[in-house]
Amino acid sequence: MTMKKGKTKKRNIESDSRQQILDGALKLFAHKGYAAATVRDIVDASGITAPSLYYYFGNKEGLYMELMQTHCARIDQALESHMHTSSSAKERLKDLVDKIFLHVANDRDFFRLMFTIYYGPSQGAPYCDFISYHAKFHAAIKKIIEEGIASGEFQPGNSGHMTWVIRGVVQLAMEEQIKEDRKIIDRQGLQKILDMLLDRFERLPSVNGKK
Amino acid sequence: MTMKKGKTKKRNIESDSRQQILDGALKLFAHKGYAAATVRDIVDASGITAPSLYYYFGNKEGLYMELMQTHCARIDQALESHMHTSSSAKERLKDLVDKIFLHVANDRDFFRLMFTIYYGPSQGAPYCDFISYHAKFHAAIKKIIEEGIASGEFQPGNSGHMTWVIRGVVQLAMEEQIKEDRKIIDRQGLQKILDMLLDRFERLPSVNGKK
DNA sequence: GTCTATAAACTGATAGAC
DNA sequence: GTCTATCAGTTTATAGAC
Repeated sequence: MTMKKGKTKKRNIESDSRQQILDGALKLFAHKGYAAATVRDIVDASGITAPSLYYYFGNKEGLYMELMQTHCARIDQALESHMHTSSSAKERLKDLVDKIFLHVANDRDFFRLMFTIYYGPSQGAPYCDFISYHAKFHAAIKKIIEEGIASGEFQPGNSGHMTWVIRGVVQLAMEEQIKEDRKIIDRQGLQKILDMLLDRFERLPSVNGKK
Repeated sequence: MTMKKGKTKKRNIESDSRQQILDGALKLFAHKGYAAATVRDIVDASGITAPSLYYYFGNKEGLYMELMQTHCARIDQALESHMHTSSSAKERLKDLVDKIFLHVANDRDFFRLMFTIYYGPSQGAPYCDFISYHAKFHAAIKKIIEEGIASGEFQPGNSGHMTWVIRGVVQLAMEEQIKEDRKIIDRQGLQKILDMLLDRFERLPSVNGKK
């Protein structure tokens, strides 16, 4: 309250206590779960004490909500700013998927947390709406597929079903990426699988294909 | 200890307290998470008191582990006892997937819990090895695909990639099935998507296909 | 086996000094 | 802003009567 954004006195440079709490909390929420990650855990991991956490975020829920809002905004950004090139539907699909996958790989802890709360138990965490992001991603894929069908690039067919197939592959790749132990499938692997799959969707297979 | 399996005296028939605890616990673990579902929650939902829970299961972890072991054994059973018919690879794949999907749909709470602990935070729950089930399912799919390629039913190609695609669709269908709100994709829907997908894998498309 | 009563540890949260 | 000290409520778990 007294000073606004001057240099910190004692803390080692550039690392706001605030940010340290956010970092430690995300890691712990993602690996132990919202309920199992206690404020004690968080403040110990962040190298500060409980009152600082409550000073910045009000309570545990406030801390959680701020984490969600920050990272959700980044998803929005990534989903908005895709596709400027006017290449083939196949390339646009691969580009979109790659962008999202990279995003997940670079923010694994958040997506781990998001996925488990979206698909699983609430863990006592305050409600946070994730449906729109899944819907946006689904819609973006479907749109490209329908454009590909309209242009003759893809065989005619049920675009909804095709969308589910694409989303399925991506979902599985994301979830394997999110797991802490072994990442069975990586960025290139996912692209190769998409190549194979989209080749099967193309109009005249194995004529100009490179396979 | 005194009597072994005689009729219960006071409890309403056929509902062992033990089983009621298991039922209530699974529901709560699946919807609130292991850590957030307290012993109090469980005993309240089961209509018994805490000491009975500890009498039967030792502690919260023991209760959880027994739940896991029981339901995991059922997965084993389902995975072992598939495929007796010697029909086409496509039909065998659809049959396997249908069997598993039905299994998930009939034991939603358990799979909800299993999936989120496998892919997400531990929630403070004792470790339970789920990898083998995922591996078995993956291997079973891959085996059928390779047989289909060998017999000429499927186009030659990377069986590993094809397996990932199948698993992706199934994974997404399962997870949507597990969510409590809207089940977007059902049993028939999954089968239709598999039809579309496997048609694309077949050797000569659109000749004898039923579209 | 099932209960009442209660212990012992933990959890989210705050008061108040600096 | 950050700390020490601490509280009130909760959570896991048990002792002991019936």
